Amino acid sequence: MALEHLFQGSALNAVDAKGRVSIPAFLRSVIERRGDARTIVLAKHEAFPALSAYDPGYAALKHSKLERLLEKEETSAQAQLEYQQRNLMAFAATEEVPYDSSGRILMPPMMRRKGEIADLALFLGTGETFQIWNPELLLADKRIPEDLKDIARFRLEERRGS
Amino acid sequence: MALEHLFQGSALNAVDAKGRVSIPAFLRSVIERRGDARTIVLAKHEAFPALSAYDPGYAALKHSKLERLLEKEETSAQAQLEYQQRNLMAFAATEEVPYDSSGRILMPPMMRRKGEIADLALFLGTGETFQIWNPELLLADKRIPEDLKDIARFRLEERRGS
DNA sequence: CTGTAACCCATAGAATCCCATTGTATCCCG
DNA sequence: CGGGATACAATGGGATTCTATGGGTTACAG
Repeated sequence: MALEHLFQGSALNAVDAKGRVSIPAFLRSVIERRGDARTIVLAKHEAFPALSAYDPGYAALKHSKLERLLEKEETSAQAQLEYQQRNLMAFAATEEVPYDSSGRILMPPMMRRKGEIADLALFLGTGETFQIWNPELLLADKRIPEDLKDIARFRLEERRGS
Repeated sequence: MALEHLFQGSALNAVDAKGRVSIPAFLRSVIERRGDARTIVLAKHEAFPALSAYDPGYAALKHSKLERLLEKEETSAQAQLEYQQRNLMAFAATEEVPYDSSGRILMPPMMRRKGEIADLALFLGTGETFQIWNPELLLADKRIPEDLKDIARFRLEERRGS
């Protein structure tokens, strides 16, 4: 898999009283260059206390990969079960949300809880996908490189300053 | 097989006194984008104590998938038998039900029994199809990943809370 | 008749759209 | 190169639409 357009950059946006968040324009432009959807898929990140996000086309790609894997394997009961489990996680545990003409999504309450997102959302491009963090949790995570935390701190100051 | 529109997300809806259930709008939109039917096909899930559901067009696809699976195996008596069994489940043991203008189906009594659906129906998108669970049975099933159970618990709380 | 299914209507709450504001980045032209 | 004009991004608030759900009424079959 070699995607042409990659997510990169960072931004810190507010979650308003209705639960709306603007998806940074530079991430939206990648989504719209990858396909013509104005939609993002949200999932709990597998390792971090954050959300993972991508365009719907990427989800389909992931899915067809799983399918091929299954057809290749022997169809043992064990393989079947693992397939079912992965499929459930990949689709039931994710939500697809459209963004409106002003580039905002309504953060689904479940995802907001899973990602522990409060009133600020830190967007981090990571190539094929991007992440959405509660900035405080990122700063508190020992696994995060200091240089990245500096970026988070900068975004926080930047916002306070204005 | 590469379906364009995939079922994803989760929702917990009530089964009312008449046996009616709303199919979540985000699942209906996939059905209607795949074809122009306002109908779903219900079947007992092959592995879980739940129902499997999809649009009528998908049934044909499922059939060819089974065929291919059979051709791949040597046609041992065992494989033949499994094929016959699955084919019966896939076609004889299904019901096609239309949903009305408000997006509700009347859950057929047999399916309700087969899926052990009580007064709450948990909808789980799984890509090509979606599943309908009694949430309590999902929580009790050892094969279901804990992260997915969290989602079921969240949906239950969400409903109680409001 | 009588129970059941299809249809119609009503409603509360949530999601979505629309418009307005503000700050910032970009452009353009002298 | 400077500085004003312009376009766009992020955000707030109100109005509108949609969703899920309950209840009633009619159509129909056994």
